[in-house]
Amino acid sequence: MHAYRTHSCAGLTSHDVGQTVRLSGWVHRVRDHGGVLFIDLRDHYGITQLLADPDSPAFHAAEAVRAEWVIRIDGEVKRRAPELANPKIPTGEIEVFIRDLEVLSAAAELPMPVFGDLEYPEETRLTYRFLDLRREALHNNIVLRSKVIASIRNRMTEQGFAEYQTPILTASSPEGARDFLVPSRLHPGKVYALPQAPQQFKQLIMVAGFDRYFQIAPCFRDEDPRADRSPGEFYQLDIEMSFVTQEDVFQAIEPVMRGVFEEFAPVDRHTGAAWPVTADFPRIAYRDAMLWYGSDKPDLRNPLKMQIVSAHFAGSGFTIFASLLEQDGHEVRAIPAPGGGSRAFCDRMNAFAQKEGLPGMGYIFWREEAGAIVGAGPIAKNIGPERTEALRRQLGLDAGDAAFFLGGKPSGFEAVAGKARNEIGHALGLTDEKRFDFCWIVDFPMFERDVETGELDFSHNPFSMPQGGLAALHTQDPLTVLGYQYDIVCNGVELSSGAIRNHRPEILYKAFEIVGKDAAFVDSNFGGMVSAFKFGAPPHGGIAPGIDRIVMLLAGAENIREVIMFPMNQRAEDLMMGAPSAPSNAQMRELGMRFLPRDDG
RNA sequence: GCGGUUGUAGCUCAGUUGGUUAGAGUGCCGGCCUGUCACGCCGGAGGUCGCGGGUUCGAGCCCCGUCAACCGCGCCA
Repeated sequence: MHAYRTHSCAGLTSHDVGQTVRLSGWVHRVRDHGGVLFIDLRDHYGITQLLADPDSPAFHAAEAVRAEWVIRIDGEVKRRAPELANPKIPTGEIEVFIRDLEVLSAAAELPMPVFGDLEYPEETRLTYRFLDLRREALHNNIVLRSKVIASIRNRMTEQGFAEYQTPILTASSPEGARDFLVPSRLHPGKVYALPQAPQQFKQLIMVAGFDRYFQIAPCFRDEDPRADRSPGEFYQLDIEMSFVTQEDVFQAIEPVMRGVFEEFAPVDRHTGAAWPVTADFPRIAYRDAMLWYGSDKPDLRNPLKMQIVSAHFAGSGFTIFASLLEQDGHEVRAIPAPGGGSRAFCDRMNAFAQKEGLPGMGYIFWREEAGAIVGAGPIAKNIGPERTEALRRQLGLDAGDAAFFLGGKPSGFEAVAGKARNEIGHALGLTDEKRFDFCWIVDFPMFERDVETGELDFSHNPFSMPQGGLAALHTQDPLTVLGYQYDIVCNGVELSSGAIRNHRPEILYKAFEIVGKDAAFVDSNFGGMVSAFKFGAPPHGGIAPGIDRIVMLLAGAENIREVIMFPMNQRAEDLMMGAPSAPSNAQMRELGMRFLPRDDG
């Protein structure tokens, strides 16, 4: 017999009744009735109920065990009487009568119980991560993550991609974040950087002729975290392809993403159906996304679309908007709210806008009066029934519906409008939560003007190919130049950006020139890649969806720590391992380093 | 760096208008219990109310400061 087990704690069924078996695992729960006691024994695979009574030579040993002790037992599989079966667990038809029990490892009083599904503070959970990981919800998330990654690898390989590793100790890559630096012992005074992404390497892999690359790639960025952004490190499904257009990239990635999401979609407990996944990912221009959804990562589960309604307010009796519209570049946009046609709801949304820092959000709501549909509220009163009716017709609304209005420079209210759209969708039950709605956001502008300095800068990745190529950079107003740059978005979560790369040195130099960086700057910062482009670079492009965010969506997790085995806390500390920590004097001497007091201003 | 929320028993939390000895559940320790599966019953131990200062006859509660955790902004694909 095996030293520890003949079966797992999920492995026994009524077919095994009468067998003598050996099990090992953690004591999940003890129920001691004096003359008979039950132990729920747990391992990675499941839970089996053990029992002992005074007839068992192991009875006294069984009375002594406590939660989370690790034990090995030998015993006999017994069928439970039908009225004693537990339908909640797969092994609920049997139990194991303990004949021998060995304590493999005792456990002290727990700082955090494993049994039960209470919420515990992050600090406790992170300090005792190994206990938290024993708990069912987190354990399942991590298993899901493993399966998702395995599935992605298979799907990528099936699509003709091959996985290649890129260096971890490297030089800074052309992303915009702060680098983690690693001092070099062999080169005192010099440092390596951990990759923010394998960006330059994957492009070099294309120049080297490998055609289709992917990697489950660790990425490092020294920036402050968010609930959906891990401090310091995270994983991307890094992808790059040669001889492709933007559409080719979409065609390659869509089946992988759709396939993974369909494979691991949660199942609706009421209907028994898996959450549906977008069949064909819509392509939405950046400008349209901002207009319709107030965001470049729209949640398309929400059907609401905003519209421009300036014409109805120009010269109207609603003087706030009428005078706004006399200024250049100002607009009035409407968020339709089907079913939101009550004073209470409109006031609530107005309060929401004020909480978000706007002076307020005007509204009209429509109701039926004497067989006619009549607009109500202060705006309707000011602009009169004709304009109110024209608005209703444009927005396709009816009695019982409402619309909210925001005016000014779109850049000033778009973000709040987007939040209000989300809020309205949820509050009115218009957003169907139980699905995965994907889209591509395309046609991002190459350049933007910095609001503070007034200078031009890249709005996204500087290594994207401008639409129209070199000619566009020479002839167009830079602010009108679009890039072959795209995002993939699911349920309002930006999973990734990607781009067709700028593989032509002369276009690259020109793009940098527009933001005031000369050729010497390009050569000294991105020399490895640019010089490679001078020796025959294929047109190429790619994308890098975040693994952690994919798993978050599939697991329904609100926080990225729920899908990472050993995450750091919000201050980028590992409470369990005690990282970061002070280096020893010997280490510092070897590196020729000394810490100076930091001037934090 | 800034803003918000939180901090009371090992753990999860309650604690009234500032008023006697700070409570509950759970866990832990002891006792009872032969069919539980969140077992049940009886008893016990367990507290620097995050920390420091202040106001007050009196502070878990009010004020000031500070520390920590989380969430958000800045930052960041």
